[in-house]
Parts: sequence; C-alpha cells; structure tokens
Amino acid sequence: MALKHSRQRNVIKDFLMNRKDHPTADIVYMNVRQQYPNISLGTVYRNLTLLADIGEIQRLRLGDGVDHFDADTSRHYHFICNDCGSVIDLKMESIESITDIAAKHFNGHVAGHVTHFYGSCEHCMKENL
Amino acid sequence: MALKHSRQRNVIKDFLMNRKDHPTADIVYMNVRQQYPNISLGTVYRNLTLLADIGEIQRLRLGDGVDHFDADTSRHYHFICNDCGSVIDLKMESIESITDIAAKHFNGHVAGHVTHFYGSCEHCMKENL
DNA sequence: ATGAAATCAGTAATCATTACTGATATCGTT
DNA sequence: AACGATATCAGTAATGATTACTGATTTCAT
Repeated sequence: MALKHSRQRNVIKDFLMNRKDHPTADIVYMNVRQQYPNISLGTVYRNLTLLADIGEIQRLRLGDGVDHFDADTSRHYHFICNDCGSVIDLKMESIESITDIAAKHFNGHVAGHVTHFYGSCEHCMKENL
Repeated sequence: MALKHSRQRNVIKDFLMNRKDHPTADIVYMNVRQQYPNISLGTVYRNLTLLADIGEIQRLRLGDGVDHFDADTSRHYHFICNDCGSVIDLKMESIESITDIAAKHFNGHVAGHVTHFYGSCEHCMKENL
C-alpha cells in the first residue's frame, strides 16, 4: 500500500503548517474548501488521520470533545483557555521527569504522559475585568 | 431548583464508590440495571453529569473518546494501559509544581493542569512476552 | 393531603468521526 | 504514450457517545 501523491493531502498539510493555532478537522475543512471547493469532509478526516499516523502532524486530544491538529510534531505543551477555548503553544522547560516520578511506584511500564494546562488566556483576562 | 433526593442517583453513586476502576457511563448503566432494572441510560448520564457538577464525583477525559467517572474526588493521577485500556490509580508525589513552570513564561492565568500517564500495565506486560 | 418542581423512562436528536461505494487520479511498467 | 493496478477521492450513509425532549412519576415543603 505505497503512499501516492495527493493534491488534497498537500493542501491540508500546507494549511496546517501556516497556522499557529491548532484547528479542528471542521475548521481545516472550512478553510481548505476556499482553495479547493469540492473537497469533502471525509477526505479531510482521512488525511488528517493518515498524516498523524505517519508522524507528519500531531493529533491533540484536549478533552473538549473535538480533536485538534498541529503541524509542529516536536514535543511541546499546550494551554487551553477555559473562556474562549483557544489553544496556545507553551514555551517551557522540559517536564519529562514526571514520567519517571510516575514510574517509581508502578508495576508496569510507563511509556509517557499527556499533559496540558488550562486557565484564562491574556486576551480573556483583559476582557473579564 | 433545590436538589431532591433520588433513589437512582444514590444507586449510581453507591456503585461508583465501590469500584476501584473508573467505569464509563455505559458500564455504570449495565451494572446498575441489575439492581434497578428499569433505569434508563439517559438517567445515568444526567446523574453522572449532575454529580460531577456538584463535585461528588470526578469526570475523567482520558483521550479514548469515552468519559470515565471516579468517586475519588481527591487530586490524583491515572495510568491508562495502551493494550487493554484499563485505568489505574497512581500513587505518587505531587507534581503540582508543573503548573508554576508553565505559568512562568505565559501571559495569562494558568489555573491548573491535566495529566495522565500511559504505557503497559503489569498484566499486559506479562501477557505480551 | 396537596401542589409546585425535580426527576424519571423512553425516545428522538445532535455531533464528531468513520465506513462504504462507485468514480477518479497516480505512477510504475510496458 | 497508453495500460493497469491500486491509492485516493467525493458524496453519502452509518456509528457511537452524549444530550435534549416529553409526558408521567416522585419528592418534599407547606
């Protein structure tokens, strides 16, 4: 099942690479449609899943019931605003050591961790005065 | 809208308090049905949501697409087995300080974090030899 | 005992995502 | 350059978890 080139897949990946936020499949669909009007939602979902499977993008499950996607595949953390729902990259030092902390008293193999932070973003803090 | 006593809500909470794992709404439904045969799935969902809202139980979003529920409302962490999907409580020292680490370089308010760990549980490790 | 309001059982609706289908695009081989 | 195997597509139907609706029942302060 060798991978074949696909114009749709390229458009989707290009779109994702030019976003600093972390769009959902539906947002990708609505935007990509403007350059590629008859693309279908199923194609967007299929390609996002494929790209995530081969490691070219990252699928983020942030607990809001919708998957988000990120073209930055490096290990980094996210902040989710409780007020506006926006997802923001966090620049911070490594906290990989928490995996070791968890492993210390666990009789199985701890392969990694999922972490994200939440609160109010700068914009919403000003808004809520 | 004062809260009224409800036999169904009590049965659901009692069931949850006697489980060490972290059942989904559907599992709660299937089990509670045996003591209370004509309870409806909607009632289970409504009460789990209500109990979580008033802080008597905890809703866990672990990224597997299904909500899990936990009668232990104290701050603690969970391990999810990639192989069998089971959810296990972790006994470990506090890692609350990662919230401060995240806050250090962020221009908003970091209220807290969501963290869980994954890998292979003891049982599945033995299984996979 | 009574009545307002919370809760219920049962069912329909919603929402994100996946699966299916017959048509189209890609690409190594001739 | 045409051929053919198959990856991919658009469009649509199906799935699965959860929520919303509705008319009946239960709770509880008066």
